[in-house]
Parts: sequence; structure tokens; C-alpha cells
Amino acid sequence: MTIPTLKHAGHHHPRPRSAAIVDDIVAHLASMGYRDTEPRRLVIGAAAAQSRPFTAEDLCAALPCVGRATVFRGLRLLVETNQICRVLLEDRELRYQLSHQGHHHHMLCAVCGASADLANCDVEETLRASATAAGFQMSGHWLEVYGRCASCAAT
Amino acid sequence: MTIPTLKHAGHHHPRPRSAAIVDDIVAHLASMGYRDTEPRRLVIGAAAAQSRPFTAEDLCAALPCVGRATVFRGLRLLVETNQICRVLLEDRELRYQLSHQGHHHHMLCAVCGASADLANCDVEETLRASATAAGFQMSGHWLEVYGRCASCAAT
DNA sequence: ACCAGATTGATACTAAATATCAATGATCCT
DNA sequence: AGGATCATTGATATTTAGTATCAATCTGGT
Repeated sequence: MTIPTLKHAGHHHPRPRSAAIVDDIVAHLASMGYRDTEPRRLVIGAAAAQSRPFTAEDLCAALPCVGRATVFRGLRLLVETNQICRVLLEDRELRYQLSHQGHHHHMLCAVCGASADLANCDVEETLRASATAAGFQMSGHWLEVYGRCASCAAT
Repeated sequence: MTIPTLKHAGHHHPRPRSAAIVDDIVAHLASMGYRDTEPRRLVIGAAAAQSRPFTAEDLCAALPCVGRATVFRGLRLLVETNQICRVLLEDRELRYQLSHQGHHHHMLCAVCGASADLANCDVEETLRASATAAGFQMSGHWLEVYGRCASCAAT
């Protein structure tokens, strides 16, 4: 879980994918006036290193050298700047994962915890129509789909 | 917040609506082997008396004479037996409200906290189709719609 | 190098909910 | 009705997830 330092940048060995992601996100944050700090990079790097939706606690455990409050602050900042999104498990546990697109939804595997983006799913129109019919002015929605991913369903 | 006793059943004055609801739910629970206890009735009665989605804390406050743990246990039991359903606000606060139908969704007013059932909204098919296309075996979903109810939108 | 102000982290704190467990009480059985 | 049984209760402690505080530190711009 050690995050590589930056001294190898430019070296002919490719840096881990997550290093590039970290740079991207840090650059994006910098353009919004947020500073480039080591703890922040660590949080982003650890988030990018996760292969599954993760909890704040996961990051705290992965980063014993980073203060707990800082991990939470980092996550909050990343959510606010749309770099990561929040997902809710069926038991209401909150997890995070890197954002890949704008607004979208997730399918969460109850067995292995994997998440997949829900493609071609245009629920929004339908919802808005129903809401409007009831005199409701819809401003947003939250949707999670639960089930089993392809490989877990196969077993 | 006093729950009337049953001695007036059959009297020509109608009992409050909530009393009948309590009886119904208690009967349903009894058919599943759950006992008919006074604290349980108080919890159900208080839940039925709410006009808006309510928090566990609301019930605790409304029922100072009922132990906190009992309120939570009562709510859990009611959810498990589908007598009430859980609703999530945008800030992830959890609320409860009586169930009126089988599976359905809610529109939640961010201003006044009212909730309305989302009628004629057949998202499930769409979701399942998308999920299946991704090799996902959908087993359930969670959907909340946020916005403003008719009267709050009017102001 | 300097400064203003953003950021950090140790700590305390809050809020929501569950675990414990002895005492109570509802239901069944006869 | 009486009694045994076991679900239920409630006071309390504990857990969990996250926020508030605030002095010390670090970053980025000049």
C-alpha cells in the first residue's frame, strides 16, 4: 500500500497508473485553488489504488500516517469536486469510488463488492415525468442497483 | 401522544385512525409469532401518528416512556415485516414511514419534508434490462427522488 | 526568503445505532 | 387459573462514522 514517490517521474519504467491519476486530480484541484499537499496526494493515491468501492475506514487503515480527519476531509473534497462518487450499499454503508463520467448509477455486487457503471439507462426522464405528474418539481435522485456481477452469478 | 386503550372498541365514537392501524399491524405481527406488548404498540402508534417521514429520534422523543433500544428494535421489526419502509434524505439521514403498497418509491420534498409515492413509475424493467445487458443479475434497487412538492414549489 | 492563509493532525466530541444482560411479562399448556 | 418458557424490555455500555477545535505547519505567490 506504499505510494511511490515522484522521484521516478520521467524514468523509463512506467509509473503505476495511480500516479498519473493522482497527478491529474491534483492538477484539477490546483486549478480550483486547492493546494498540492503530501497528505492529500496520499489520500488520492490510496483511493485510486482501490479496486472496489471503498470505505473511509479502508483509507484510514491504508494510510496510518495520515490523520483521520484529513482522510475524511480529502474524501469530502473529492466528492465535492466530482472526482469520486459515493455509493450506498444495501445496508446503507457508504462507499466511495473514482468517478468516470458525469451523472450515472452503479450496479453493486452483493457477493464480491464490485461495482459497474449502469450504461444506457435513462431513468431520469421517466422519473421526472412521474414526478411532474404529481405536481412535484424534481431536482435530483439517488439510485443504486443491487445484485450479482457476471462472475459471481456464474458460481 | 397518548394511545387510547382498547376498552372503547365498538363504542359509537370512532377510535382514532391510528388505533385501527395499530391493531392491524399488531395482528399481523401476532400471526408471525411476535408478541403483543404495550411498548410495541406505543411504537407502532407513534409511527402511525406521524404525518411526515420520521426519524428514530422523533419516536424516541415522542415516547419518553419507552426505552430507546425498544424503539429501534420496534422500527427494525416493522421494516423487516414490511409494515414501514425506510427513506433516505439527500444528506443520507434515514427516515421511516408507513408502507402503503408493495414495492414503490418516494419523492421527498426538500423544503417541508413531505413524501409522496411515485406512481406509474416503472423503472424496474429499464433497470433490469440495463443490468442484464452488463451481465448483472439484478436483485433489488434503491431509489429516492428529491425535489419540491406542489405546495412548496408554488411559493 | 517572507507572508497570508490553507492545511494538517491530535484530540475531543457528537450522533446513530447495536450489544449486554438481568428483570419482566406474554403466550401456551394443562 | 397456575406455571413454565422464552420473547421482550430497558438501563447501560459500547461501537461506529463522522465532525469540531485549534495550535502548529506547510504551500504558493510575491
